[in-house]
Amino acid sequence: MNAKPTTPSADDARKPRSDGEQSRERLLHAAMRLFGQQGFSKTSTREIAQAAGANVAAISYYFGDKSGLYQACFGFMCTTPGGNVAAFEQPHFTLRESLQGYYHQMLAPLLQHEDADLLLRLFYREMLEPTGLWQREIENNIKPEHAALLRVLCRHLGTQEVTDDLQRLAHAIPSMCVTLLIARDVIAAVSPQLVESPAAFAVWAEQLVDYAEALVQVEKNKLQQRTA
Amino acid sequence: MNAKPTTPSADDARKPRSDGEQSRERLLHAAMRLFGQQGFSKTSTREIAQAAGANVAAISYYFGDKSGLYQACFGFMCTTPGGNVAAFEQPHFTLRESLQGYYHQMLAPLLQHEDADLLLRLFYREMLEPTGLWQREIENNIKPEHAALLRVLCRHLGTQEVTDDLQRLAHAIPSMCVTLLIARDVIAAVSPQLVESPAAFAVWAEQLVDYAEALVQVEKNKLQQRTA
DNA sequence: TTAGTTATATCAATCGTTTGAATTATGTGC
DNA sequence: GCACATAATTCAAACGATTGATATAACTAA
Repeated sequence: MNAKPTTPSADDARKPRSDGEQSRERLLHAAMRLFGQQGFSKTSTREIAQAAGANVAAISYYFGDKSGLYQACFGFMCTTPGGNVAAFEQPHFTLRESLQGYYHQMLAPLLQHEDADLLLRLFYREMLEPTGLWQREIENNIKPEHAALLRVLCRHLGTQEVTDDLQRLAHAIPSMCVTLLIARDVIAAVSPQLVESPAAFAVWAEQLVDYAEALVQVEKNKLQQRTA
Repeated sequence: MNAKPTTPSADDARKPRSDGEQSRERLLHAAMRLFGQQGFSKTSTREIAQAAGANVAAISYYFGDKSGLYQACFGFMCTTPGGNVAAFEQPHFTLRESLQGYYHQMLAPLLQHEDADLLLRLFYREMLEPTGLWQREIENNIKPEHAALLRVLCRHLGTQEVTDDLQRLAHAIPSMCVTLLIARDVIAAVSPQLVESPAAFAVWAEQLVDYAEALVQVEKNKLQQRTA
């Protein structure tokens, strides 16, 4: 009762039962789905337990409390902390290659997992209802990615000075992709064919690369105009 | 008990008490703030009443129930249903003028109201936790705006065929602005100076117009390349 | 009075969490 | 291989707190 084996792996001499992890994973998956579908507050612990085919008490047993289960869900998709940067920041990459890597890395979960949209909803919901996890995500992932993108842009723009214009560019580039993830419902309602198949997202990625290239070109022209 | 004057203004012959409307407005304002700050579920009717300096029963008296109060909040900012289109779709507008009008109209509430960010949070929260109001909002406002933007783009691109590429363009243009509204916290955490003052948003608008123009140019080039 | 408005008190329902016993798998001595 | 002890897990039930809603009565202005 006192022991809450959130990770019952190596701290005890006795081996945990094999069927325990199954309930844990079922709970995690069900919670991920329900939290993603209807949010944190509107999802009750009983609903999660029932969907997972487990008992309500199993939640506090494996995750401490409802909040702990939510954090476990949130941490489930934050698997690659800094590995994403490598997808687009390489010394030999052309600008286009970097942009391709950037968008592919952002859209990747959408093509892999089946419940990717739920994960993304869960992810971006944190933006509106910050529970602290989001601030940590900003520090650990978003800030490094932003800085890396800035470095890439500086290199191809031939400048070292990070102006506000450049900062805005580094925000505008992911923004086109972020909206594709967040406001997928809106796009689906207005233009269903644009988001209905995995192949459709590949087309998006390609077009966004064209767009991002154009945005960089705008700043390049600005810089040349200033030095002239 | 039977009479629920959700709008006790002009439908009754008897004049209402002068302090009645005050309670209604205080409730509406307090609810708007609290719903925006912490969402629907996490905000209790007692909390709203206390913040408004009113009584709990006044909520059911004026708005029927908590949901009615929420709908009243949501409808408070959807004041101009189709008037937004006129801000950017004018026959004599150049492309740049249309884009300027488009972004200004999107960023306008951010410069006017003091609680604009709360309204926006309330607005975009609906995106993640759809209660039906959002679907109506899509039908009434977003779809017409999207269609109008498509018409403007078609005119300046000299085409009549609405391709998927064009659809994506019409989504990418607002996306840069939407992220500025939704993910304001993220931008504030990474680059605070970009969102800390109202003047900063004016600079954003200008730069986004440049960017949107560049995106349109990309599609223009594509079209010319196809016809050639 | 009469209708509009507010305050008090309370309802049933649901919430997250905990309890303690029952159940099951695992390790150990034989 | 077998029986026992022990830890790991599951379960039904219940707890206290809070929720939205309302019935009722008191109060206020016309």
